[in-house]
Amino acid sequence: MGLDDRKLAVLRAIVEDYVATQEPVGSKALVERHQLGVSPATVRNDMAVLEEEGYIRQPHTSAGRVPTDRGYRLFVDRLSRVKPLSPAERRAIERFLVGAVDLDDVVHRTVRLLAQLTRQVAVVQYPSLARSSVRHLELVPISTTRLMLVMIADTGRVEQRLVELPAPVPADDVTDLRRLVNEKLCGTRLSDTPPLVQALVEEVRVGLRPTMTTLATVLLETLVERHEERIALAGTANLTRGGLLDFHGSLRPILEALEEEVVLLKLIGEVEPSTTRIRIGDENEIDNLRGTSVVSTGYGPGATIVGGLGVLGPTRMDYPGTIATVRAVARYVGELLAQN
Amino acid sequence: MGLDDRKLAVLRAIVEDYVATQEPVGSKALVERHQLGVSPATVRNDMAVLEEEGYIRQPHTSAGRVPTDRGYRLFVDRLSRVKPLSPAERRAIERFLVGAVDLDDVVHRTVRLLAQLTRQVAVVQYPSLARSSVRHLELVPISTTRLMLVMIADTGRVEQRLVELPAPVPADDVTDLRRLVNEKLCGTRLSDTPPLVQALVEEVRVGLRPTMTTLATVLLETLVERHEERIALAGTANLTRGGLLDFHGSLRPILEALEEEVVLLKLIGEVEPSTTRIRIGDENEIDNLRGTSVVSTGYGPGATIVGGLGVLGPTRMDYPGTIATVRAVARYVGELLAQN
DNA sequence: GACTGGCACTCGTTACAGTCGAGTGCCAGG
DNA sequence: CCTGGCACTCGACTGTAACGAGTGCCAGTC
Repeated sequence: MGLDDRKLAVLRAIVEDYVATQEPVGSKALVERHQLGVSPATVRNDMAVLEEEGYIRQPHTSAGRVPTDRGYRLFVDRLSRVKPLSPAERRAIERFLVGAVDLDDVVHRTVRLLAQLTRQVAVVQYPSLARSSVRHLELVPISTTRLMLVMIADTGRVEQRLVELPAPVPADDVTDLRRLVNEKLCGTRLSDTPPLVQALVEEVRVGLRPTMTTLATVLLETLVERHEERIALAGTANLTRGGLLDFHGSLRPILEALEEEVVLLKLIGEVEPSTTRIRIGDENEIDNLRGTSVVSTGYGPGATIVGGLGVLGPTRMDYPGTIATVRAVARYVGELLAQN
Repeated sequence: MGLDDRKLAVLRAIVEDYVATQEPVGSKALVERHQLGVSPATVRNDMAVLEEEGYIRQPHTSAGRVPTDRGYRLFVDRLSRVKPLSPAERRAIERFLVGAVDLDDVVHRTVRLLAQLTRQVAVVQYPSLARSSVRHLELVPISTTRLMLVMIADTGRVEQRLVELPAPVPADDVTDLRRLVNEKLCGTRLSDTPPLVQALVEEVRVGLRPTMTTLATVLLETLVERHEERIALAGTANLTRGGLLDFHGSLRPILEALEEEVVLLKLIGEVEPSTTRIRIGDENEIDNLRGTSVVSTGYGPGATIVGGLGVLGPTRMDYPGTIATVRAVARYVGELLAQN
């Protein structure tokens, strides 16, 4: 049951070699490449134990060992230090993110950067509306019965929505409405707005009630219910590295999963403060993605978190390096947001 | 040189069978499945001619024939009628597109619909800014030295951009600026704005010149230079149908190409009025995409075209069906836009 | 002159047998 | 508790043979 230090060292060596070579690793090769100070036979005994405990397995009888999901988990939790970033990576991050011109730009640059550095699939969530506050609401008359509602959040996100009014509304009334909604909603967290929006209808003179009601409906829909969350994705081509050896042959289910926003959100959206979440293989809740690992974390200005980002790759991935990169990118993005 | 009717019929039969079965088609199988009224031997002679002319080829000596890019081209140009849509498809299109709530929504629904109907990779360009007119410009003060510039185009597109001002600007001046830019720019085609924007600087009193200059720069950048064009993509999972038999083995180059906005734009952005453009295999200008075929067309309200959409798939695709679907979807989207 | 049936030939696919070697488990001895 | 040695397993690779789909060509027929 107890794994002594050497057995752990053996497991670490197996993980490292397997990640590097992508081939099952045997006892002989192990002692050659690592200074374990014991013979292959001893290593074999340790391996037998590790296998019994479920940390490694043999693809077939006469092959070397391969880490299991459980093995990776142990490796990540107890056997690896987070690698410091190389200066080159550090520079790449800085270079990539300066000159971003608006939120869209920041998100796009970030997701590409992440994909490039980790050589895996990268996912970045736009700052969550639920975690943002209203900075400004704008009502732009398009015609007498149509308004464009534009909402600007403190995180830089801008959402817009066309509103079909039940009756023509004169320009002055639009001005009034604009002042009212801004007065009541500016500065409030979006997650707190629903009751306030409901209340707005009462605040308005009777003639404007129907208009305000439609407006309120759209506000609620836009801000709370509908495509509330947005996601950017990059690096799907990286799935084809390792020539389909990872992902046992078919990219299909993975590509399918990556097309579902809901799935992506689930992957990186559920963030707790300052943790890096690592899901390995079967630990993933999404069936299509068992067989992959996901490293995700939250980002935001200062200590608050406004969204998540992360990468997805084969379970056989360089965890220490990936974790370091994901964290570093999240930190930089946070700083960038803080500047606005 | 001259291909008589029967040889054309043979070519058509080969294309149809190959598209359906994905296997090289032999002379015997051909006469069995199609009423050609001649014997396999005769068909073989015709095949020999077709091969000599470069319309079909043999993967290896003892295999059946497979159409070449040139063969598909002839098939598309002269041997196929555009299939009428099935009622089910027609219904699917209608059902999918009603209830779209804003432009983002329309584009996303469209791209998914196209991917689903054609079972291929779908690409939809947002209405091109260059082909849109300014409907409204909004300047929203964020702080004394920061404005949010929001542009609403007549096609429904909304672009925003943060503007860092060189000096604090009082609210009244913002109002003036807003009135001025709207007065001068509303209704103009975006492609015609650059000189007008330049001229704006002169229109303003000296104290506001620096502010107006920055604003003008940002306007030009946002409206003309930068991410002017946007693209939506869906259905990449469909690349894995046919188990990598299409795309001779590697999805890599294709996925890479699909991540480049520039490439996608090139694919579907170059639209002439009411043509459906079909690029087969080597006809593609993008190296990574030789080996695929692209069917694209323009869409827009009425007869004008504001953007392109299309699908990408294996050269071995159902051209008549795909063409019909792409056209139908483009038409529906155009109608939808016309309603706004 | 165009079509057809027949036939020899090609060549990829499949099946099978045999060899090789990496890697293991186990055991006896230090 | 570790080690060297040894028998064993089993996938990967190689070579051979049989199979069969499909062809090209030719002589014969309408």
